[in-house]
Amino acid sequence: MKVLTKKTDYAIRALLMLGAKRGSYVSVRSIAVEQDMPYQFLRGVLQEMIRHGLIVSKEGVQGGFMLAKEPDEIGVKQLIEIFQGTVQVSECMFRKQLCANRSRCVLRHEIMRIEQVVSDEFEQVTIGKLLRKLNAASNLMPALTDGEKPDSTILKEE
Amino acid sequence: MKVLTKKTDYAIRALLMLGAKRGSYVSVRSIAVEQDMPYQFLRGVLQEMIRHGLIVSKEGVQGGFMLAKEPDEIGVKQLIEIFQGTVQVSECMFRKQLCANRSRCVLRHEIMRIEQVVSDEFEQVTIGKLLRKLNAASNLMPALTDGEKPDSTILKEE
DNA sequence: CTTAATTGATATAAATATAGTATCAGTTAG
DNA sequence: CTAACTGATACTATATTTATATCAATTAAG
Ligand code: FES
Ligand code: FES
Repeated sequence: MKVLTKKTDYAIRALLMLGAKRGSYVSVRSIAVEQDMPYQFLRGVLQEMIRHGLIVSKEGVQGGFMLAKEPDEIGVKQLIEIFQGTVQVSECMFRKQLCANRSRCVLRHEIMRIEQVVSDEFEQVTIGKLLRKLNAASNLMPALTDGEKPDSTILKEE
Repeated sequence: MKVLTKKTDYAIRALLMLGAKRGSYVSVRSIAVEQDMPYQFLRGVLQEMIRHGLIVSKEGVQGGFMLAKEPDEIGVKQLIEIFQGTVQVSECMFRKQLCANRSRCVLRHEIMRIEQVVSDEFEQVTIGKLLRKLNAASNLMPALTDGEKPDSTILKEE
């Protein structure tokens, strides 16, 4: 069971890079290269985030993307919703005769409770939070802060 | 974002029926008809549960399936794992240069924490628990307890 | 004022996962 | 013997995810 799809995964990572380089425009190409993500695919992801007002862009040479909100205002929950749709544990499980009285259905109740827990959990995780954790351990994540490229041997290149 | 697939959904509902009729063998056909699930597909789901020791079967006329464990011992988490694979929020997000030191990676840490929360949440929900809730509200779920068949017109037969 | 580096927009294809169907052989109660 | 069952497995269809490809518009820099 995979909770985050590539789009969400890429979105988070791209946002972390934008967060690490706040104030300047960062090109898709540079993100794609540094994080080893497919260029065109990533572009689509970023454009989607523009539509949702998470980032802004500037066209042309020296153009790129920049955060449009505070990192703490961007939660993973929102990203999941953008790229994977609303968190829903299941549709109505007993959609036939059993669901005559949906609003009081106990199964539905249990399901919605879990949905809430999962949802809350993801909401707490913001780009800001992740950035702070990264900074606190920046020695482990060099590529987000400078251009160093250690250990490129594990890589499968595209 | 859909957390439960059809297989898991069907599995839960089938187990609830087996739980409601404990002690006797219940045929796939009767479950499929009563719950409006595709017959052959459901068979596959039940066979998978046999392989995992959740239920037992008896062949031939009057055959069918029966729970092999206490309802409280069957958690939705296990069902998810059987039909959708282990709960994993994401693979290693930064599989390139950033992950030189995986064991201490803060992102990975955060990810695994959420995995645990989600996982725990589903583990708590057992077939037994759901059954008790159903019994407490059995008036809302007639088909699980008796043979009533209201509203059979919506059915698409195979 | 041309060029190369960029984003905007959109169409399409490839890969994978999910959902559903079909069939044949073996078992068993009646 | 037969009809109601499961065991096993191969197959098809649909949906979703992932990735690529193009062309137009914008802009900094020489
Ligand atoms: S699961 Fe549909 S109302 Fe109960
Ligand atoms: S996400 Fe891979 S080790 Fe950090």
